[in-house]
Amino acid sequence: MPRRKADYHHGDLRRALLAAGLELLEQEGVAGITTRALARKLGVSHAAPHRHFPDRAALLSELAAIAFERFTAALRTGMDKETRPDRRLAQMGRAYIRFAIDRPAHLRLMFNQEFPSPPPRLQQASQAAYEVLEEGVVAALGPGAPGKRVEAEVFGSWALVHGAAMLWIDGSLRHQLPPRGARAAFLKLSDASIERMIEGLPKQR
Amino acid sequence: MPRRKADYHHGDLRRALLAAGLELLEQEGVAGITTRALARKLGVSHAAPHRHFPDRAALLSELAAIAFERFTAALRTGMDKETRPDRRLAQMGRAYIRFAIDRPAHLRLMFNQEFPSPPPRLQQASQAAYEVLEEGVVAALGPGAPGKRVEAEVFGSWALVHGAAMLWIDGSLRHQLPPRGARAAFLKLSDASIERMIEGLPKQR
DNA sequence: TGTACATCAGTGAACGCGCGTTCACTGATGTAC
DNA sequence: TGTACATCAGTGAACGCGCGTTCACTGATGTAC
Repeated sequence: MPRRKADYHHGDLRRALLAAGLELLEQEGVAGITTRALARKLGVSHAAPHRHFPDRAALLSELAAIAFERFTAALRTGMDKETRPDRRLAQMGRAYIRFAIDRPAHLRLMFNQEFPSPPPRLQQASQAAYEVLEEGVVAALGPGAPGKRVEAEVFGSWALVHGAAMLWIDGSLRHQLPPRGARAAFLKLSDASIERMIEGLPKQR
Repeated sequence: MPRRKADYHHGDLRRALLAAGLELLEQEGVAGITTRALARKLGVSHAAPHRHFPDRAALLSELAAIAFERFTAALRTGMDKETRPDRRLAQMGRAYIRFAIDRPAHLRLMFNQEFPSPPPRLQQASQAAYEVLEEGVVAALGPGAPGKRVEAEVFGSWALVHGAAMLWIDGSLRHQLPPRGARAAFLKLSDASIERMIEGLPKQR
């Protein structure tokens, strides 16, 4: 039987750290993720995490990569509810918004963090998310669309859903939405904006 | 002559703290604004700031309020370059983007910060910014527009410019823009998106 | 005009906090013979 | 199969860091008489 590192002491501390980190992320925010807090949460000495991550930044960027991977998966799952390219793009936008509502701190970690030189996995994960978005717009525009047009539409749709998501996460809409049913009102507004955006695309049959 | 508190020792430490805070904000980011750092910057003991602000949160929220006031002024200045309501709205959007480029940390402090119970000045300042945006959209839509329509258009245009601004600030466009002239390319894309948004509004003469 | 007093902005020492990181160590597990 | 050894995940004490905050104080300024 091949030797499995996972079987040494804790079992699989590295994996446990990442899982606990993603939980703690949504509970306490990015700043709440400290190597010591994670060690406490897992009942392990506070120096133990350093066996698996050289420093806190390495841990955070690994978490960000996983967050991006979850995000990309959510976008794909959303898209796959439909078959027509323009409807697929709309569903991707809806999935973007819903991910932001469900996992706000994930989005914050992904976008709002400074990673001076992101490790390959993070760079790849964020690039993959972008490519899903881009492919969705390209498909909705159809094969004839010129590159400049594609670029502009990718930018515009990304900015729209990202802005809506961020305004929600940051609570900036707090005073503009009804206190009861804020979430529902927000979803309605977002969905309507997405539909308007889709309508603005050139028709292609 | 009326007694002026400003003339005691430092001169006007409260005002100086706010001014230094806004400078430090753009140099070091929100996390860099500590009472001790500000005291060092002003050549004053590290306990001195507490004479003017009960705690760090009070200082930060005051800075956020000033940031919002600058932001509102920038939006107004942008708008006032034009007279036609739809052009005024476009200029406001452009001003939003340019403010984000010029003072990214201001925007981060304004939107990205948690103020559990914002003091009146901050609440008023952020509300004022929103009202400028809302008025701009209302004017561009014309007097006949129903409330629901107005609400949807305010949301959509805010989300669009805010999203573009945030993507830029967070560096998320780094890999999608040319390394040379990224700023110019970003402005071009933003401006085009704003024009598309304006074109989507119902015509009114 | 001069003096005694009150005010209060700024001082500097001190406290406790949680953090990241290092280090020699321990002991459980896997491996070689 | 059994024993000696190597590996290395996790330990726990320790270090230094900057931070916010408190406190009795000092001394410059303004005010009252």
